[in-house]
Amino acid sequence: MSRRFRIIRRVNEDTIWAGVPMRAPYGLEIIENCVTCPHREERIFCNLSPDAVQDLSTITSASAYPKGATLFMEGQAVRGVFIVCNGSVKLSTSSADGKTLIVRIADPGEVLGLAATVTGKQYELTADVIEPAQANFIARGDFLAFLEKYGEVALRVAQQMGEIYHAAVAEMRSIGLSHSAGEKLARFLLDWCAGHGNQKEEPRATLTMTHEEIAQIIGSSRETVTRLFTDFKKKRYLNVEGSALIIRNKSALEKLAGTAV
Amino acid sequence: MSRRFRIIRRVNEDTIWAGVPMRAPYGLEIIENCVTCPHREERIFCNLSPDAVQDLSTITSASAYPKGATLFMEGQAVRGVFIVCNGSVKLSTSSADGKTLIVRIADPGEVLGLAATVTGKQYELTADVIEPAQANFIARGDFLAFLEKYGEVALRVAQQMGEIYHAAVAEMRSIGLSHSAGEKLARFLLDWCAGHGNQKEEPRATLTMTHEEIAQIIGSSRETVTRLFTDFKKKRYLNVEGSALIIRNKSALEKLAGTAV
DNA sequence: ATTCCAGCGTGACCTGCATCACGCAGGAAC
DNA sequence: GTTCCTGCGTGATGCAGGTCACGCTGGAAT
Repeated sequence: MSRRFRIIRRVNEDTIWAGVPMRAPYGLEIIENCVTCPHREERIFCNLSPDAVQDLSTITSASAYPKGATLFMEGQAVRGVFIVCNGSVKLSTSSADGKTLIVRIADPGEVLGLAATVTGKQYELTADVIEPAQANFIARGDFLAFLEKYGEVALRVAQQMGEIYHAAVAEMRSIGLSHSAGEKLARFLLDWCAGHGNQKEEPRATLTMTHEEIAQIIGSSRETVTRLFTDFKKKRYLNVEGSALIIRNKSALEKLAGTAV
Repeated sequence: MSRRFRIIRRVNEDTIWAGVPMRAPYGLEIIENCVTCPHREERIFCNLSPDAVQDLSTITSASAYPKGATLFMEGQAVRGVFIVCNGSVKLSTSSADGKTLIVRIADPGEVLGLAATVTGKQYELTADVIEPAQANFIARGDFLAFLEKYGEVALRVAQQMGEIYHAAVAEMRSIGLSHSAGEKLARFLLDWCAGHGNQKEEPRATLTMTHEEIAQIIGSSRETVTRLFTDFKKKRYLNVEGSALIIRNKSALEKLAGTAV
């Protein structure tokens, strides 16, 4: 089991993996190509005309990445886009002194490195795999040629970038306009349950992140997140059972988040 | 001079102007249409194939807006895009309690409302004119049809959205990762001079914003900005002469901003 | 001249949260 | 078993900066 990956560089004590690592199965559903992908219909970028999908499959190269792998790093010269087939990928940026801000968590169907690829700049974020993922890589040149050939795709790209921008603005609002860390945490938890769990009276979702990561998302410190969690539990706003998060008093959290009417 | 504009709504004591107000000159260079626009070559969206520009001119409607006018508001149903020909427009978002965060200042050549228009969501920001501006409006339906017809334009749109996203990420970094207000102000001033002034040893630029607005950009309070300015002046980092800002110790500011090597 | 108001300058106060500093538990490696 | 190491819980401390409060100034309106 040793030396499965080639370690190309060490930064900040974290291991960075080569761009195109192994293709070994990781106990996850393997998607051979986009034509036969079972999720094709429901995903914004996979659901294209048959011609386009066929063409697409000739320029993509699929790979599987283990937890902890890095697809690309902030500041690297752009190589191309990664289409996430499954798993989940964390997109973050960090300052010189090691502080990290997680911008968003990408779910299956999203295209990473889009902004950098179309503008030709460096990657503006770092993409780390947090749940074992499969992703299709498309080199910048191929991708741009593909866009030129299929105008419909360029429109899709613009749409997806619109979504991403929308999310970014929401994030800025949350970080920039809130008064307290509690407000931000409440908002984050509600958002998370809205996107990753059921929507009953008492929303429930699995939360695999560490307190540290949550802190990096809401722009706070690990200790503060821990304290807030115990506080919320004490006030019976929520329960944590293993990795399951149950919101027991949604309206109280909404009031804290400033979302309530 | 009264009743030049139709007041359609009052929000937060500010006057909101109708979407397509008067066409009176405001002492600024009037741009009749994109075909004859003197800046056509240098601007990302104006510089298209002759056919496209011709088509474009049939669906755009030009208007001039006075200082204080609002092109669109956060949460409004999307109507279409505004191409800024000259002047400058402030894009902001605000919370329920009145706090405002200025996301960016749009300069001539930029297309506003792009993300909302391609995704079909609501406008995610509010656009206020801060320097008398001319802008071309294109209704959403026309714009999307135009994009479908000219694949090249869709690519341009994607590119511009890439730029905007890039800027948004930079803004998030600045707000989310910095430790002090001084750090953010220093970064803002350096950025501003880089984009709006000469680049000599002692960068100099005109800064027309109030302390309040700067506070809203860097996510701080008016008093803090004032205090920091006096502090910076005292330390001889900069000078303010009227609306002119002169940076006298660039490296000190860079060190503060964490930009220095 | 007078009024008005937006924008700036400054002092006083006080609180939220970052930071440091530990201890503890559970899993992995050997 | 022992040794690590990661992630969580919690106390003590300090201070940056938000907030309130007030005064001053210069320009616009009348």
